[in-house]
Amino acid sequence: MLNTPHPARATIVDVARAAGVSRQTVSNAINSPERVSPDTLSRVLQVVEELNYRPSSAARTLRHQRAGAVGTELNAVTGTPSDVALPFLTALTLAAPGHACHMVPFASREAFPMLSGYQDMVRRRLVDAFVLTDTHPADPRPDWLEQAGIPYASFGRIYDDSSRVWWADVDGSAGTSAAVAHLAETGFRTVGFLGWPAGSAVGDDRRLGWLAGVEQHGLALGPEAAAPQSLRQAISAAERLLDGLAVGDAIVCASDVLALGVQQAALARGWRPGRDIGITGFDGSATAQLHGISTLVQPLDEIAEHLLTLVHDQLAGAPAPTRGALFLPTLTVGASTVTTSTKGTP
Amino acid sequence: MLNTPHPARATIVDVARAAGVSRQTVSNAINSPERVSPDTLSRVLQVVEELNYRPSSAARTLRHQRAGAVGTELNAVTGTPSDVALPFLTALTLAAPGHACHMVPFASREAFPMLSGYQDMVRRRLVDAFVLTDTHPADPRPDWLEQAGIPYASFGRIYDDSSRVWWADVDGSAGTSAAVAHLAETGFRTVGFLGWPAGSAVGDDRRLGWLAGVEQHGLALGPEAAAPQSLRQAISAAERLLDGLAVGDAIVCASDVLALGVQQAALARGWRPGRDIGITGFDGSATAQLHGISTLVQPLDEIAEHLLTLVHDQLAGAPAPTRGALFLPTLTVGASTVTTSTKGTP
DNA sequence: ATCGTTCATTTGAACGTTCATAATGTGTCC
DNA sequence: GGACACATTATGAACGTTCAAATGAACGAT
Repeated sequence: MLNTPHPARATIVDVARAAGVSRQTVSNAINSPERVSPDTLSRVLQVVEELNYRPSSAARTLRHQRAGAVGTELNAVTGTPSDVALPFLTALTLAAPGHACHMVPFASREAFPMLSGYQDMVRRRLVDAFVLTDTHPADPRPDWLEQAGIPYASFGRIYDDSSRVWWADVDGSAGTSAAVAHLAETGFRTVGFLGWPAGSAVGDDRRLGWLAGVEQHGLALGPEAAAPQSLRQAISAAERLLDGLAVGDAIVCASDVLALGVQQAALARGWRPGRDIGITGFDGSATAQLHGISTLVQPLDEIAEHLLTLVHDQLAGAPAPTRGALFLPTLTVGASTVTTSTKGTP
Repeated sequence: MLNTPHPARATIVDVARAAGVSRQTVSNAINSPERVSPDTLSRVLQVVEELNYRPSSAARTLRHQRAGAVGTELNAVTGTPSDVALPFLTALTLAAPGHACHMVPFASREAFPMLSGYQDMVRRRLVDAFVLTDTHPADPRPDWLEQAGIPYASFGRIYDDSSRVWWADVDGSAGTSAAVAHLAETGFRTVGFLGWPAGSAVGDDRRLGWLAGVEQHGLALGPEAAAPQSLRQAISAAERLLDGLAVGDAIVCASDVLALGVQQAALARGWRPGRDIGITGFDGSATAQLHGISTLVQPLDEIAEHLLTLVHDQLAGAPAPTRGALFLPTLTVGASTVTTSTKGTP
């Protein structure tokens, strides 16, 4: 970027001169209007509008020693980015102005996550804090950030240490449990599960919700299977699963891609999703929407809002919360669980 | 965001003191090393490393009257965001540091695009320029930005006025033409087309490439159909199209979602994609990747790089190019065009 | 020895804002 | 009428950086 100046825009002294007051009065009119008398206030604000004045964020930053910006890393390494990455970034971007800040994305082709990227942003004082995504066990970032005294909030729980509380996450088991409830209402009596290979905290959580839901609603426990987050492997796992099920049964899935696999496998054997087999996914991704799969939509707006509140609290020196925050996903019904005929209620 | 200060970090005077030189010498050591004698240079740089010093971007911005940031609007209105929006933003974010800047996303739930958002960023001097996406005929943004003297570059051509040249786009006809070439090589002899309803500049362009490709390679012109960017409608359009085709023929599509529709319709009648019917999509989206559809991948890195160069040139006062820039997509072969048997070459 | 030249380095000022504090005006109470 | 509280507005300084201009040192040429 070049170093030649902009076309001049109004500064606070221009406004002050035009309104016949001092710098500080203009500043007060904008930042603490109660301090300035009603008539000067209106006069100043009118000039502000006329000259289209807004305080320079750079000058503010320099004065306050606050960037008014939150960094967030984009995953530029994995070929297939997460389905919710963009909606989540959008939610953050929308929530940011309400917290008097803006988002600054950064990324690296080398690795994800990339500690040096965080370091760089901090040293140049481009951001005050970070929002983390894709945190995993043994993630170095929370450690490093706390060591450096840099506020952060994570979308997704932080595993290593339960004393880490600056996070918000989706309540996975409540989600799958709600999916089972919906299937029960819709008339499905046997519910299986397609999850990820055991050991992933998120996946195990979602599986528990399925178990609990089936028990709670007095349904029959269908078979379960696992596959990684790949359509091909989801399809073959689904085929095995369908062998153990009959028309009129349902499958709860730990992700939308897995659910898509079930849908494709069902279609391949002539079962109509929603009618012959109930399918629910998880994440509310564009994929689910595209294929008409009922899915658990993550409340990304609420989560983004909460995460920015968390970093704000840290910047304000507020005490840490006692635990991370869980948010309930909401079921969006698609064709994959629609009732088009009465199912086997005795 | 709050107004209490950061944990103190080293400033240029700290470095100067520690190195026993003046502010300006440190500044020179960083910005124009050739101006400072070799031994002081190394001494200063060593202290810079020890203290982990980096110039404050806010102070730089204030001094240079340059934000060193480029704004870009995220579409928060349409339910289904574009498949390439995130990869494109990632490409921009990766390219930005090479242009000594960073990206600042913004969005609004009200409308897309939202002029007041651009206005606000400019008034607060948060960004120097914008990268536009989803430009459409009668888009108010290019007009407004040029009027205001604000540099911009658009991903996607600007329609109204051929004197508008600050854009880069994908060469759609070259892309579909390359897809036809690939189908010809793979052994398909008849190639149909599934596009969008006539009238969209992008769609019409891609259709022309299909026509040209078929002619150039001496293939038989298959039937064509059109559907909007919706899976359901793509499937029904594809069904009609398949009625007019036989096993061993192929369909070039104007988008990945359309191609997905063809794939689903083909599967529904027992035709194996790639073997019984060739299918190509367009955009290189995650959808295509997920479903193994051959697609024309947009060179997003190149385009992002070029767009940032365009805004840089404008900031530098460089003369406008004579026309917008077109970039060639590259075909990624998936299962939907794979050769698993010899096809009807006589 | 003096003067100009060149190179390395330093000093003063400015970018636009807000904090801390000072100055001014207005009214109230005794 | 003077003192005091209070509300309103104004002034100086500082945030960290870089530009423009000034200083000082070294060196040849006269």
